[in-house]
Amino acid sequence: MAENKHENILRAAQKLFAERGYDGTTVPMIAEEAKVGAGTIYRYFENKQKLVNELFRGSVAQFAATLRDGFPEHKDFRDKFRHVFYRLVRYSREQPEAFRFINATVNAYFLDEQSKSDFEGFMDFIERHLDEGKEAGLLRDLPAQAFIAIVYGTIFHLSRMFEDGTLEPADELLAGIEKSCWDAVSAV
Amino acid sequence: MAENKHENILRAAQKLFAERGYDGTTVPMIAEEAKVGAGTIYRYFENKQKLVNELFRGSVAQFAATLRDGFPEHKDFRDKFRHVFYRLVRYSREQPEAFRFINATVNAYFLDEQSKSDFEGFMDFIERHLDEGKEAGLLRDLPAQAFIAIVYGTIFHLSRMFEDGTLEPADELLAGIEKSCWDAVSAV
Amino acid sequence: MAENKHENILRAAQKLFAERGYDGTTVPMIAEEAKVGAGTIYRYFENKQKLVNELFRGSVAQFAATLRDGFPEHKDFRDKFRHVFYRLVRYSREQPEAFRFINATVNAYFLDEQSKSDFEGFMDFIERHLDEGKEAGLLRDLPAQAFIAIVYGTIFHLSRMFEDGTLEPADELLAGIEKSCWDAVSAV
Amino acid sequence: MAENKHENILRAAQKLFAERGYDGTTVPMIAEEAKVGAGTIYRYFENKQKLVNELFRGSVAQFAATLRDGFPEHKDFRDKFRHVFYRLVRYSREQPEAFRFINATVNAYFLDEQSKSDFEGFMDFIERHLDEGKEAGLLRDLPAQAFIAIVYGTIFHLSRMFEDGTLEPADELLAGIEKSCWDAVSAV
DNA sequence: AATGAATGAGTCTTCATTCAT
DNA sequence: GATGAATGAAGACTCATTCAT
Repeated sequence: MAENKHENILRAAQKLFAERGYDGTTVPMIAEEAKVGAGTIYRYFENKQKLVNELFRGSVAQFAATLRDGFPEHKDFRDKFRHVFYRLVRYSREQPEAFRFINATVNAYFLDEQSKSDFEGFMDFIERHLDEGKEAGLLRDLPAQAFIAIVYGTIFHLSRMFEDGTLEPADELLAGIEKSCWDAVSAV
Repeated sequence: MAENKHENILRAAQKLFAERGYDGTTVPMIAEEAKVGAGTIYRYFENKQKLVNELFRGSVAQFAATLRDGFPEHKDFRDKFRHVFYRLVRYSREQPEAFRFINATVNAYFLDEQSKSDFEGFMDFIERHLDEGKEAGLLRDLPAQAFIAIVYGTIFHLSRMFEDGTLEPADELLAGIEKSCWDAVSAV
Repeated sequence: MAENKHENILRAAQKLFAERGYDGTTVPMIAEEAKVGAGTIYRYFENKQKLVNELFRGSVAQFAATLRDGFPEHKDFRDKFRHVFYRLVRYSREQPEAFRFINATVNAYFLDEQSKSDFEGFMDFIERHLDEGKEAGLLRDLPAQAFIAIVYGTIFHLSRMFEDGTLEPADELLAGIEKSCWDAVSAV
Repeated sequence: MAENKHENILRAAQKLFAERGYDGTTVPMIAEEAKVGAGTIYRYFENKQKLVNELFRGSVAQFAATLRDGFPEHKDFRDKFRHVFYRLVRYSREQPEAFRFINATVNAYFLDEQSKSDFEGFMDFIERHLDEGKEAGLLRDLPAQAFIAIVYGTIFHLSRMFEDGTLEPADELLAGIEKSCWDAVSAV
């Protein structure tokens, strides 16, 4: 049983941070969830804050990879938009705890500079993609940030609903919402 | 200066909870921010959890009142939508800490049943309003929850950007986003 | 009962540090000895290291005061020597824990700069006094440090013996040892 | 390199105990200093306390051997005194860590009975030697313990000064101090 | 009513010791 | 024999809560 304790600890922490927040989660809670001794956590992470930052950066990197993977670089903008939308949704559904954790943690006081700049880099990717569409005259005359608010904000809220069962994810529903988002941002 | 300590404590707690979260905020921090003794807080609130719940319900009630106030009951649906959109935005801008606090707290493990059901009641108000529009055939064939995700999610993200200065709130911008949201939900 | 907790904590800490050393003494031990809650210690001292340093400086100051008090400024050197000798002995006997604590702590890794320089200042007082005797040709041609080793070293060891009962302090004995020390340092 | 790990561990422990004290030194610190795995220490010593006691007894034995070695059994008392004095100084200078460790540990709470009695036996050797001089009428009318305080105390303090550079050891200086000590104890 | 000193349960973190490799 | 990863008991320190003033 080649257990990867480092990984187990991160997973356990992610779950608990998503559920209870950073300060509401104790190290022994993480240890129990990860099925390791409390002291073991300190073999892998200098302290709780380093742990949460490493977890954050890892989650953001994974998130970014999900978006970039299979990006239709040479298709038209409509396809790119659809790709990003569905990948965001996919990540929020496949890694609901990671997604929730990232969003709850973005502005947290315990994030270090590295973590903050990693996340900004990720957001820049989305922003650049939207700017491209704007330059092509396909999007409305609004700042890229506004598009992010619409698309990312929508998906963020959607994922909450999927998680607590308020809404059932279904292909048709997602297609409808994707269409809504596109209509919200595309030039008339 | 007949200060209202009860009110001061709630305001101080809201500010700190919005900044650092519930568990990251200590009772002495709240006391200092409210300029009262730590013991005084326990004259007004049974304990920290009762305090956060009372604060949550008060914030939600105020939020709901903001939406209901001046609601154009007898105008057409487009006006009602516009009213809700702008009131949401207004609340998020006038009470950014309350708005941030509510959103960060909605699914928190320390909320009691009363608080959860109060918030649901509030969401129901928005949902009923949207259902009305759906029945009138003005909205797309999507569940009301999807519309909430789009409108509320967008505004939530927007308010984050306004708060951290990523985006400047301007009438024109808000009008554009309101239009986007309407286009996202209205039947084609 | 106007308890002085600050004082009680220092006294308790001194006793335990003298018996078990700094690292061998736990904060709860100090709390129990001082009959206060463990948390109370942190109302009075920032942390354990600040506590030990404050205690050290206080002990050194008291020690220095004992020496300086009644110093026969205008008598001859032999009287001054006798005064210092007896005051060193008196302090070591009246405050055996303080004396032992000071000597065990002088070179400790946890002493801060302030504490170190305070102790040096104290030693300088003794050194200056000895230099005076040397200049007057009353002492042998040895560095003042050597005299300190002889006098202070002797008294330090003596106090250990008084403490553990190996030797009974008696006026006659002390007079004999004082004579020995004088003979050890005085010019022939 | 058939290293003697047992020896290496003791040496490492001695160095660290001398610098930081028993409780301020961790087993992993010793392991690192001794260049062995932490677990290896437990192959050679039952636990940390057994280790420190074994080290103490070894150091005392070595110290005693240094004194006894070359003892001028058949010379006169003055020569014997000189021998003991110089051997004490030599040991303190050649094994400063051992010397410091012994002196810091003599009254420690973690010493077991065996260690305490070993040390007493060592002190008895010095005491007997002094008693002999007393019976011969060469020493003052003071208890042997007082002589020990003077001689041992002086050398102990001296070694501290040599270690921290306050005083430079030089043959002339040592000769002067030996003379001082002899004058302090010898009958007038 | 208001305070803040006092408390001890509960945090994060360390470290003596064990044990699988 | 040797190692160092793993552990959990224990240490330093914090904080929600109480209570004498």
